[in-house]
Amino acid sequence: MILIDYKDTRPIYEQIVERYKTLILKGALQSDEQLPSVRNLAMELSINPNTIQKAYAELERQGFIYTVKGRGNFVSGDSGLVDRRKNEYVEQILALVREVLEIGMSKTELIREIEAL
Amino acid sequence: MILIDYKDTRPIYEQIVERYKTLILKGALQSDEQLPSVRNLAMELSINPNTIQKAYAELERQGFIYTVKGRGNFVSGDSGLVDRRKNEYVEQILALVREVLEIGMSKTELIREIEAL
DNA sequence: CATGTGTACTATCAGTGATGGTACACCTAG
DNA sequence: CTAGGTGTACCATCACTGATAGTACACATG
Repeated sequence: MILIDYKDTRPIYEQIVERYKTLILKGALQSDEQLPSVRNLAMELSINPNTIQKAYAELERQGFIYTVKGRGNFVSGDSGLVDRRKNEYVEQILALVREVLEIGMSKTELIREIEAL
Repeated sequence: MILIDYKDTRPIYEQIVERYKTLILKGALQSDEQLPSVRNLAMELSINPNTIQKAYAELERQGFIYTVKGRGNFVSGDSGLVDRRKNEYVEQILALVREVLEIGMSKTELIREIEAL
């Protein structure tokens, strides 16, 4: 479910955050489904529990999961997540598109590339 | 010409690299035009010469400038730069597009957003 | 030669990601 | 109630990286 890429320059906790965000947004994890415990996931990935803790805290801060002390971490049921995330993506994409247009790429060529996906 | 954003999380040398890449690709700097000397730019930006040195070394490594020892750094005349850079942008954009499509955004809506730019 | 250029070092500092370890509070199953 | 699993909060330490400070040297130009 979760894999760490040590060649990735991003910190481990950030990779975990991104991975869970993706899993949740794609619907691979159901609402209120329980995540591995801090200690279990740390064992499984052979990393420190504090690193998992940091990742989970960030996921909670962003509304992707919620925490019940003494019980565990669970997938949030917030339905607005997907829409908010879509907007983030669109903003990122548009920013890149603006830059590539500025160095002379044509909008139609770019759209053709996207159509071809 | 060059501005440092201390709120930016990226390191200073990286901001300088990106800034010059953009200036060169947009044609704001002519081929063989001389860049500020390591010491001058460091003074102007109130940062350490070593940081500028690091940025210039990276720009040279990527082929955006060339160095003549004892004379200075100059804008490269490599005409393939723009095309290579375009491809980099397209790859980045397509990667993001794939992700946003996976969470349920429609391709036509996305294209509409790009058209609207 | 003097000056301005790039280059190469070394040492040091600060911030951050990650680890290791301890301790405590909470919940649930038995 | 107790034991064991859960999250949480610390603290100390280490490694890496970005940045600074300073020195020294080689090269090019006037």
